[in-house]
Amino acid sequence: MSLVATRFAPSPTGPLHIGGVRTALFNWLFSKNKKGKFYLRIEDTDKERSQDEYKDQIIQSLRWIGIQHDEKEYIQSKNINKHKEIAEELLKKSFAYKCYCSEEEINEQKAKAKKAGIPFTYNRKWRDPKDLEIPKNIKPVVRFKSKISGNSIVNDLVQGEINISNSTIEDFIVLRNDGSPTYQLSAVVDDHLMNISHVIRGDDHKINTFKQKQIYEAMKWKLPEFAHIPLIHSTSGKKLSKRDNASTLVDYIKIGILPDALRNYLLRLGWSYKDKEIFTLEESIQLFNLSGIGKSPSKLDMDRILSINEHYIKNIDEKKLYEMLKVYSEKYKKKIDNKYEKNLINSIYFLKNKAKKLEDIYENAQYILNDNIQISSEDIKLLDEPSKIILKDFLNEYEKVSKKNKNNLEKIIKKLIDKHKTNFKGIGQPLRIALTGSKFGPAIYDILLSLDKNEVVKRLKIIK
RNA sequence: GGUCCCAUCGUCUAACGGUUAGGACAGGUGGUUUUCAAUCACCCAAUCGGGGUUCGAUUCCCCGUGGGACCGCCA
Repeated sequence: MSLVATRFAPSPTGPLHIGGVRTALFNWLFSKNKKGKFYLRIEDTDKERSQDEYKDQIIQSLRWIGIQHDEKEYIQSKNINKHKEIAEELLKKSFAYKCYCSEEEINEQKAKAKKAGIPFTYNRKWRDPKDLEIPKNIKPVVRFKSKISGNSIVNDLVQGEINISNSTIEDFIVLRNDGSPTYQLSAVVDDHLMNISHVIRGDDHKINTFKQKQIYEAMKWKLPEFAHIPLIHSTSGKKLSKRDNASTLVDYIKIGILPDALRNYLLRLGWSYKDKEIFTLEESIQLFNLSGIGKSPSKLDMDRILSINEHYIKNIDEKKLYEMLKVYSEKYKKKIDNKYEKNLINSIYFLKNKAKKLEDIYENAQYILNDNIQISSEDIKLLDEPSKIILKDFLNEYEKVSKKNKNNLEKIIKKLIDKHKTNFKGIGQPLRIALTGSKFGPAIYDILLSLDKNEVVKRLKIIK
């Protein structure tokens, strides 16, 4: 069996789309499963819209989620001369022809077709130019001579057999009037040159396959296998658009989704393996296959993403989780001050239990990360006179404690419960408000142990 | 409009002719708990409609309905 090689071929015209991430993931998993290669090809032949910064961003994004491409990334624009050569060859072998229709002429035809309510297809005017005079002022485009009759079949590894009437494929352009190659040509030439064995891409490319197949056949090149994966839809069921605010990878990174969690979620979106929900990286490589991919589009579900993320937050190594939080905070929130680092590290074990995303940990840790805590006017009312007396008593006992540990703290609280004829809540509630500024939060002992002694004293003394 | 594709709980999906149609997320109820969570137990919830084929259809075929993709000198 020949080597499996897949590629991810985004155009660097914007931040990486979440659907693109999944396409990349599937390509990567498939090739790794087959012990093959995975390449990254930047399709930057649209000079107007392509930007270098996006190229770098794409590479970084893939790296973030754990996808590493083999070799150096291919830059499509660097291969343009080769694409042109192939176009010349197609021309020479009369698989293609020059079309001298002006843009105006084509637009006119389009308008006419629209008016008549029929679909526009180029009328193949220059396919047989024997009675036509070549206009001098028009630079021609090169069109591929598509098959006119019969049917074409593609055996798609996901979609199954797709049968299409050749008459519906127009004579598509392979070279623009400035001599530059179009996507249909460039993609085929590059895939061939890169020895791509499996083209795994979005459903939206399905019809292109029938154009591209004809180029392969004309050049007598070996056709790769095709697998068109269903698109991801927004919650509303429409194609995911940039306006959906959860359409690009960074949208997820900035709320604190973990790479493994997103990888796991994306893997299970449109693909399944029995009843299994959680896949380690190794498992996903081992178990991934094309036959597990469903045929219908799937909707993005933030609840599920959060739920998987929560799972990873709870199960990941705490040191790693802290490192991620640190990077996350600096990039999207506020850099964690060195002086709080130790207390934060020691608190991760309980902070992570209340979090679905890094953002939650960050927010719940605010009482550790700020010396000046704010108590809302609502909560300050809960600190009534009896509560304040309890707090004062607690402070007295607390200051006497030589060693800050749970055991000693328990003793104090028990003593106060007896003395004030109250329950744990009667002491815990005011303490929590005084120390964190909120009536919701971590367990009392956790809070007490997560702050330095002088800080606890300071916060309690403020309450008058 | 034309071409192509798709259709199981609200969502992601399992069941590749025989299951009380399973799991997960979300939702609900209760237990546990110093708050909020978390956690545990239980519950609710689906085969788009109509015809066939078959002893038997979620599964195969046809029609309808619904949804989607494509129809650029973008990729």
